Amino acid sequence: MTTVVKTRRKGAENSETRAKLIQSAILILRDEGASAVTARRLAEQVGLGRHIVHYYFGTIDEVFVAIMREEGARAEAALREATRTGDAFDLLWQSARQSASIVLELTMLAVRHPSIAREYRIYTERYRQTMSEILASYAQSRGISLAVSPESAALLLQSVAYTNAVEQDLGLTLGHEQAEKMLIDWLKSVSRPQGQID
Amino acid sequence: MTTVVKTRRKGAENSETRAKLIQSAILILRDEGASAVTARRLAEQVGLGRHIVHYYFGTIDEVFVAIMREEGARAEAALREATRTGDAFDLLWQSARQSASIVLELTMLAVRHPSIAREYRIYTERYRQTMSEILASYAQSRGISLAVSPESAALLLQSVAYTNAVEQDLGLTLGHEQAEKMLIDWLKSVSRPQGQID
DNA sequence: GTCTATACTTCGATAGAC
DNA sequence: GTCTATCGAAGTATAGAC
Repeated sequence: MTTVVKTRRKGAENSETRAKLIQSAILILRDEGASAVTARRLAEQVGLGRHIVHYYFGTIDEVFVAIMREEGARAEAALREATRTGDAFDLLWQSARQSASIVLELTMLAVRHPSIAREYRIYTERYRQTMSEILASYAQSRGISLAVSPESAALLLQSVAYTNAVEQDLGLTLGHEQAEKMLIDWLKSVSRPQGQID
Repeated sequence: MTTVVKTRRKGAENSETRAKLIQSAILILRDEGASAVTARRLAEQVGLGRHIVHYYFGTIDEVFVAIMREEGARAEAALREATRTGDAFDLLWQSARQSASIVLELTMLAVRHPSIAREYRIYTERYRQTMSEILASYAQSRGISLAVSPESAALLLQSVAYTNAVEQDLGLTLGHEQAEKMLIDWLKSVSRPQGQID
């Protein structure tokens, strides 16, 4: 049994072409879904032959891993920036809704592809930690205590925001409006008896 | 411009082979995802050539529509049956968790394929209505009022159950346990001040 | 270091034979 | 009801040009 060591070359991480491919992939993933992210489509966007994708990424799975690194860093930075200016709950809700399409596509990919799942875990845990910090700081600055831990609040907010976003895209609204309002009111409500000294 | 009317034949709705193809498709969808539901795989399960799938369904999208009709009816019946024997919240939560994989696959398909979205809306609204009836009846029989409308409670329960199921499959647990417990406690908690006459 | 050319396989869909 | 034949498009892999 001969173990053949592959010597296939691979494009540099800082290549201009590689960066363009990733940006194209993000837009196609968001607008048309994971199945539309093909070597042909990506190469077409940068005006090269379709084999260029395999040169830079080897496999399509690696394209998705690259998307997660890129989008994860971008979304995280945007979140920290945005929450300096307004209500944390509203901003986190809006942020989750806006990224619903791309996150859900990546989630379903992660379920089936171990190499994508590995990166997905890193991204998701970091993002939820960031949300938690923001929520904890929000509660503290207002002298209230959240109905649940910041981590659980982040999870609940994300779950419902994603579902609402997708269902509304599909034309479904049953229970949405009240669920959003009441969930957020519950999470941010002062759980201590009124009149307590602070 | 000549509008050609297609006269392609199509297998009977009550065909034995057709039923087998649908059952195989459901298992493959659940275990390997939508991208594994191919004409080859399905035909292989019933021991025929791959073109048999196009004979019965025309397109692969129609296979997914058939899956939704089949699974929708089955899940609905199972739900009504199960909730006669135990705690409604627990059963709805478990039910949602068990069908998370297949429902999320169908959801992402619906987002991109209008013909699948049409069937998805019917199935989702009916299922949520059923959940709502069960929750409303649960609350009434215990003399409590839910924290939100039955429809919103059903939506919240489903959203969080799906997210927890998928994330746990991926090895993520941050915030899960408490989110589940506190959400359900909140939803089923008596929201009226204690001591109120009823 | 960057990109092109060629070849193989699978998939969806259609037309028409048996 | 099932088959053969055929098509275009996509993904993967390898050899080699510049």
